[in-house]
Amino acid sequence: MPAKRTHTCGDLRAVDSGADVVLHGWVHRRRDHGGLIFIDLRDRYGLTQVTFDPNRNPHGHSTAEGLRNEYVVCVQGTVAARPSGTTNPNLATGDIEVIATTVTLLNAAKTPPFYINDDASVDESLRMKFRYLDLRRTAMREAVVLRHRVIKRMRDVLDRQGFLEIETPILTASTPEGARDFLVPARLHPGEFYALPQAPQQFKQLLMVGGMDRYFQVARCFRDEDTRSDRQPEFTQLDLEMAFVDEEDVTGTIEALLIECIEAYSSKRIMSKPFPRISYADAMARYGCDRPDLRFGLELTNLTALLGTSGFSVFRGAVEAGGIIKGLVVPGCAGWSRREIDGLTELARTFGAKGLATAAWLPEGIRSAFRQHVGDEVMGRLCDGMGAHEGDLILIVADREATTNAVLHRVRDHLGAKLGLADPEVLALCWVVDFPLLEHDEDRGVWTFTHNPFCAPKDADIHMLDTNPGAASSKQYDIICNGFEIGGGSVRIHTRALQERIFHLMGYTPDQVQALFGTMLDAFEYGAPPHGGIALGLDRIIAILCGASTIRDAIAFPKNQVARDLLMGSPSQVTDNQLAELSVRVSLPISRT
RNA sequence: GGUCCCGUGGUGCAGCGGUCUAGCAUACGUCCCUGUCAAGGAUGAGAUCGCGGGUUCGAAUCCCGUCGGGACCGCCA
Repeated sequence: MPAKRTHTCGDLRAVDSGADVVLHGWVHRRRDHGGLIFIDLRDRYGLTQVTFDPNRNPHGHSTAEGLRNEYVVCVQGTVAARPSGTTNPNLATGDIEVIATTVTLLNAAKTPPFYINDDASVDESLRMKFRYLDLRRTAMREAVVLRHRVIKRMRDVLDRQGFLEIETPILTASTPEGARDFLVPARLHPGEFYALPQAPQQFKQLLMVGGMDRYFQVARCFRDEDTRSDRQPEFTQLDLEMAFVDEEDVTGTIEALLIECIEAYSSKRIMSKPFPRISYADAMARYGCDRPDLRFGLELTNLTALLGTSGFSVFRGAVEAGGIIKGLVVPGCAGWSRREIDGLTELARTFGAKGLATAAWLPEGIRSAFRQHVGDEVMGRLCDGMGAHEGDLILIVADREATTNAVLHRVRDHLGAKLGLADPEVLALCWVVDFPLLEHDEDRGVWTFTHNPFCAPKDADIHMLDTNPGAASSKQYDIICNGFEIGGGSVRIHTRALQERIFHLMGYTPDQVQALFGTMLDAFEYGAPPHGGIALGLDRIIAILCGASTIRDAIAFPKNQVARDLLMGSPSQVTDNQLAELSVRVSLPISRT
């Protein structure tokens, strides 16, 4: 048995000089001078230089000659201050080294398939396949540690405030609407299935009815939809619900929680505290989306009135078809090449625009394809109205309202990154509020919820449910950080009558409502307290805090873009016996020829 | 379901119709070297360019298909 570890590789300092220590770890790097050999020994706490001198310790030196990267060793030795001039200020332990007296090889290692002692980029599928090696690298280790610390702090903060952490089932019932469910066949009940929870929504509301008036959970959620760089089939939420509260109680709790966690564990600067509150309508008007990146301006201007009756058929046609015209000013970019403009136009097309109208304010005047159609007088008012100056580039989209907003939103985000306006060291957190409660589903001819069906309408708007449901606002709030939705919640409906009215608007029959939501509606009849809550996307929050471009870098064992786990090889086929036990028969789609 | 990008020694890149008998860096092997910390020096091995088909006198390079990976649209209460 090798000696017990006395210190980690991040512990030792000059004051420890003279101490006999035992370190365990991986060989991070070996520098062999023929005589002296230096080993940087690594564990998750840091690096410590171990020195092997052939004159003082011939046996240890010869062992060290055989060491290679990623070998696992136990080193016994004496801490010594490094000779002057040989300290390493880049290393926390750089003032000392361990003079080895005994080194024991605990395990050899094959040459790794990619660099572990280097931050160079590596093909992600290779990292996934060897995730246990990737986790040894600095970026993943720091993300995993940060994730632990943030979640730990969240638990502590909530515990201090009287919240109870309560687990809810992973095997539960399929719920309609929302995302596609992951299903689990129920062996004991052939032909029936559990569903994995998309969120613990109904459970947490039932906990409120059950008197657990402050609940939270670090909850795994499952949604069987296509992945994105910020979406995984399974992901983690900080799920939370409170009784006897209004919107301010929930948002205030979360705001304090986030500020504490960010300021404790991130060097990034929060742009403004308290977090600004922006109405949904305002966000759509100024940024074209309900999750604006507030780190930079480039705000949108509505040009429908100015250009809608102009002589330019593209503008007039869009407005006559019920659409809108909006634009934004790109400061100092009038000189952009045709190629750069084409790139933007291509981007706009990706999001459904037919084109992008541009006007470049050059020293010799305004160069624009539509200038002659709208006239110089309108052109002047356009520049004034948008606050443009000489040297600026104006971008305009005329289309259906949804398309115009979507396109300009993406163009704006693209420009924010391209022009370096989106400071990666800044966290622009904000709340988006005053969402519409319902939106009309054109295909099915019914109203559908914008957030979830349990979200309460604003008290003042309840009377509109019968007359003009689309105008009613809800008690929903989303929290946005740098253009990412990192959480959302609402004050809920807590009476059967109001909840039934909402379901009725959504086109459910009373029988359907009872079958799908009967449990919760019944519960509401037994003294349900007013309540509200929120869920934070922890993976996204961690990814933002560690500067990762995908949440996969914030998850120890993520799935790839087609929802495969390249490490464990899931999903995978199962045996006929397993299927038979579950009363499941596989019927593969007919493959294309 | 769709669009786009990528696929060259272990890793990261270059090459984009003949000069490629495929280049560079690093890793790896061997040797030298007592204060390095991305140690240094010498030397060696290692890829028929994801796969299949086509165009061409000639393909890593062009085209089509396919597989794998990624970004996005749809989807994601």
